[in-house]
Amino acid sequence: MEQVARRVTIADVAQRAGVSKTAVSFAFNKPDRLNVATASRILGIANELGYRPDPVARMLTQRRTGSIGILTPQDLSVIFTNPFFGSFSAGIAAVSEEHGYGLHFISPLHGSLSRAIHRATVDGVVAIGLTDDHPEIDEIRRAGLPMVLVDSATTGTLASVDIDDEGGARLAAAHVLELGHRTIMVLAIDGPRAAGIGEHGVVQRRMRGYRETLAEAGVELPEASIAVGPASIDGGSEAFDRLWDAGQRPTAVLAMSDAMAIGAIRAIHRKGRSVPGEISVVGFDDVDLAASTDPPLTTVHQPVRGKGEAAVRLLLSVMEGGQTEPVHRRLETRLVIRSSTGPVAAGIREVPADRPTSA
Amino acid sequence: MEQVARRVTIADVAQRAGVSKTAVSFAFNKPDRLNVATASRILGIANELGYRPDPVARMLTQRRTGSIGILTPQDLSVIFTNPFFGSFSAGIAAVSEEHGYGLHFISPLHGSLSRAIHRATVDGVVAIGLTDDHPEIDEIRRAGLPMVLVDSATTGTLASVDIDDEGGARLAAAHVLELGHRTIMVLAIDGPRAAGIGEHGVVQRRMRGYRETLAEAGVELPEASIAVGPASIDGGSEAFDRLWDAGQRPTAVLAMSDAMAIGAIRAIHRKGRSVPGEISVVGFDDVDLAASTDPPLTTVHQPVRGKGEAAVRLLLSVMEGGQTEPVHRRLETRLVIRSSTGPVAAGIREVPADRPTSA
DNA sequence: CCGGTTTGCTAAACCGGTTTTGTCAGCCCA
DNA sequence: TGGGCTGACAAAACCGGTTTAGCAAACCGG
Repeated sequence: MEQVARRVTIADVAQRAGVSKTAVSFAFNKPDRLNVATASRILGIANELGYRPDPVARMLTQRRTGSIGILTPQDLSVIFTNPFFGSFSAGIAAVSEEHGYGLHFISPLHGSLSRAIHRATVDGVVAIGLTDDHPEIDEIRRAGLPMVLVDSATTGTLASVDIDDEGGARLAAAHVLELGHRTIMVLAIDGPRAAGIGEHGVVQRRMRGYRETLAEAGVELPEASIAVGPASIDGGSEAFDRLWDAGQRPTAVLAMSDAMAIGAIRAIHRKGRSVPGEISVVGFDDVDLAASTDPPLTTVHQPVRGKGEAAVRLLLSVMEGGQTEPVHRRLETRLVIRSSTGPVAAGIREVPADRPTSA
Repeated sequence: MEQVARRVTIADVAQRAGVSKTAVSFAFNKPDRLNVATASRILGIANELGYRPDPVARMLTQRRTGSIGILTPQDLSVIFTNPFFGSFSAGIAAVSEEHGYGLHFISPLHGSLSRAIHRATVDGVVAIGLTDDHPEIDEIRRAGLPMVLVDSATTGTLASVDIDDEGGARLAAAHVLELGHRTIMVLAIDGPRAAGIGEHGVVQRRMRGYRETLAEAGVELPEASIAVGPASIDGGSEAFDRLWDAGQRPTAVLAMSDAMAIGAIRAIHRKGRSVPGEISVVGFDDVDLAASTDPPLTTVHQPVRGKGEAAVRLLLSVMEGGQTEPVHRRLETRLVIRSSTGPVAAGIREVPADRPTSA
């Protein structure tokens, strides 16, 4: 075994075969431009030497990397624990793979998203959960990198894929309303930046859906009954506990993600309460496992995987330069009623919305 | 807006600033080697022109990509639907991000893993579920790429991280045995290649654990009561259904992944049977959601996230050249008993193991 | 047998950076 | 006053490929 084992380069092969670098390159990429005997001799020697063209050098000359980036404003270590992201990634992966692209995840590098973006070697990016007012979006745009926005605030100039967040939230709120609930808690998703995700994000749209639907039924949603946390099981538990410990006693909780809903259910169980007997819970996303939770989760369905697929398809089309007007796709949501919601318990029904019950 | 907007290069900046490329490069990387006034003037112009060093060119000269690869022998679109993978990736991401590395997923490109490997621009790779006899391992080794194997057959020459698969499986089997079960079904994970995953993979180790523990109790595990399928919810459902439709009537099923276990529970419920009343189910992995399923899943816990973290730490150490003997780490497993398992129903207890019950 | 085309291959330029080496002016000190 | 240093920058080589331009020999029709 050699000690340092310097990578064998195209020049090594060329020299060993007694030909030029060009010939070696041709042997690999345009074999028809070479005498068939020469070509196979070169290939033989290359193989014998264990030569593999350096992908980086290749990228440089061809001006394409063969991979697409998934951009998230949050650390991957938190994002990956959300089952939603699994399905979404699966959708992205499915059509990327089909078209021969690899997947590169781009997340804040030591806190800086823009640093991460500039280090990333991708042909295009799908950005998830980035609001349009994020400064990094401009950086990408200036870098001329094809991009599509998912779940963000589509103010227009970039292609985007979204779902009907507000409509979905309305369905969720209407559902608990119909079951007689009047004391309602909302578990909102923590934005990438602690305070203020901007006015147009997913969170805002869903919140508006909840709030307006409740308002139309004369039910107020005081700030004190809204908690914010990361979109994970623990995040949901903690958010619920925070509100509970502050004296909130809702009969229904509307969670902005299934993970949070599941966390809330766990927290509720730990308090010795039952779902949906004492407290109803509705989620958002309808992840694969939502049908198998205890109890099976009533939730707003969105085509998570389809969203990933649509995003990549869109991205590919802008990468291929059909540089027409930016396309905006909006996918539908619907309510899936399972067993985590039920009618208000009789004794609680008449409690006014603004006074927490004490049992 | 410019039409073609050619990328602005270091030469453009140099020319515009009336300096050499070297100066521009220094301004970015070694500012102390320049007169402070010159440096800031260059930076100013660079910024004004919207110049960003091309990461690919940078990679080429520095011989490092700044990202690590996750190699899977299966398509990402299937891998990502396994909640196990989410936690595992989160672990990988956590320590990668901490050390400033990006994440690149490498999966079979149009069916060829080795093609994918050669296109990948990474400084090192953690390979999950690759058995040591996989030919691509040799390719990587020959390419001189640092690598650590996770959940594979560690025959030795590469660093590896594994768990005590056999021990975990023994715990699962012993548990159902103790509950009185004698008619047992196994749901095994489908390997990357349809037939024959080699003799040493995860599947084999777990199978051995099941089989030997049962054998020690005098219980046989006929081939007819083993089904193989992808490690997903649907995969579990289908595998169970296949066996059921073939007349198998187990009182307990041992699944090699939580996803499959959940799928099996779904299938069982669809047949109108109860878990654990009529059939007990034990999973493997203990994913985040296992505590929240209906019913909460009895399963073999493994430190999924910790496995990812350990893998990257190991990888970093071999990347940094501490080229000592390959390290092999083995993480522990333990049984977590929740509510998907229970004692055999009275009427069934005496049925011999090799004759399927009929109700 | 001659001009034009094709075949098979090479030299050199290029991709966009980094790094090594070199140049030149100013300064210090004997 | 001149030799050695140092500071500030430039020129050129280099990373490892691809691609363009070109050249010599073989071929080819008339």
